[in-house]
Amino acid sequence: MKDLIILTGPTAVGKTALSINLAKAVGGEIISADSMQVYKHMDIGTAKVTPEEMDGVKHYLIDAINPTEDFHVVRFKEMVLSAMDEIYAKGKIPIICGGTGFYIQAILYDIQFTEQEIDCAYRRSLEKFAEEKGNEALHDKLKEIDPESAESIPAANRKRVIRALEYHHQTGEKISVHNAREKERKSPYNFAYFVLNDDRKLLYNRIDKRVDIMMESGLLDEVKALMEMGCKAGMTSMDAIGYKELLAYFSNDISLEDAVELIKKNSRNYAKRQLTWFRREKEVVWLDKTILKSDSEILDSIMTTLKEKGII
RNA sequence: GCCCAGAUAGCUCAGUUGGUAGAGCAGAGGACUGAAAAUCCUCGUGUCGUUGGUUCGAUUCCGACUCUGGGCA
Repeated sequence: MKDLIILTGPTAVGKTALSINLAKAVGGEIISADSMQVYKHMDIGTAKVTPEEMDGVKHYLIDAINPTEDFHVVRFKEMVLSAMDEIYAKGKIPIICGGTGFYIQAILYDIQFTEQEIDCAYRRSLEKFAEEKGNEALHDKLKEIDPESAESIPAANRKRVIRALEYHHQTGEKISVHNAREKERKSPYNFAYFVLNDDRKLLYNRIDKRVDIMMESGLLDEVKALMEMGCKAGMTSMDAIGYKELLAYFSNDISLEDAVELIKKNSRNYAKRQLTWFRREKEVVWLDKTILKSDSEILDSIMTTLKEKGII
C-alpha cells in the first residue's frame, strides 16, 4: 500500500505554513486539495501560497487552470492521480493539503465516478422545469425513479435533486445505490489524515483580520482584472468567497462596506461547514492548537503519528 | 436645566386591547459521492432598564429614577 499524508482544517487555521514544514521534514511534495486555488489569477482572495512561501517545495494543482474554465471533483481526481504517480516515481511522499473535504474524500477512498461527460442540455432542461413548475414538482420526478434519494434530499436542494435525476438519466442506476456502494469503500492507501483546528473564537478573529489584509493587498484590483478577462458571476470560479461579493459590489448591488462584511461572514460560515465535514470523516487525527501551542509541538505530534503508521 | 422619543434574545426591532413574548440577522448543530469556497436541513427562556403604585395578576397602565438618541436653551 502506498503512503499518503493528508493535512487539512478550516480556512485560515494555518495549513499552508505547516504543510511546507512538514514537506521538508518528511521529504514530501504538496498537492493542493483546494477547489479555488487551482485557478490562475485568483491569488489574494484564495490566500494562495506564494512562490516564496513554497521555499523550494514542489506544489501541484496550484494555478492549474483558467478561471473561465469549469472544474469539479472528477477533473480534480484525474489531476491528483497523475501528480501522485509523479511523486511516487521520485520516491517521495505526497502530502495532500487543502480545505475541500469532498475532494480529499474522492482521492482517499478512490471514489468512482461515471465516465460520461455532463449532459449540459439535460441539466438545463431540469433547471428550467424547476423554474417553471417549482422545486416540489422536480422532487416528485425523483420520487418516481429513486424514492430513497427523494427521501434524503430535500426538495429545496435543487442542485442535488438535479444531480440525482441526471445520474439516473445517464446510467440507468439510482444514485442512492451508487452512494451506498461508494460509502463502503476502504482506502487503498496507508494514510494519515490530519485536521488542524483551533478555538472557534480565535479562528473567526483570524478570518476577519485576514479579509482586511486581503483588501489592503489589492483584492479589489484582482477582481477587476478577472472581470476584464471575462469572468462573471455564475462561473464556478466566481462562486468563490471574496470574489462573488466583490462582483456584487461592482455591479452596484451592495456597498463596499457590506461586501467586506459579507466576505467575513461567508468565510466564517464556510469554516464551520468544513469542520462539520471533517468531524464526520473516519480515522481523522485532530491537531488542536489550543493544546499543541507551538509549530514545533504540532510537527512533533504529526511525526509521532507518521512513525506509528510506518509512513516514515 | 427643560421638552420629546426610546430602553424586549449577542445585534436590529416587532408584540402583548394587562394573563411572563417572536421575527430577521448573527451564532450553533447536521447533511453532502461529477457545481463542494457550492447547495440544503434543523435549532429562539430572555431579571421584556431599575424601583414604587394600581390590579387577583404588570413586560404591557401610572409615577419616580438611571441610561441612550434628538430637540430647545
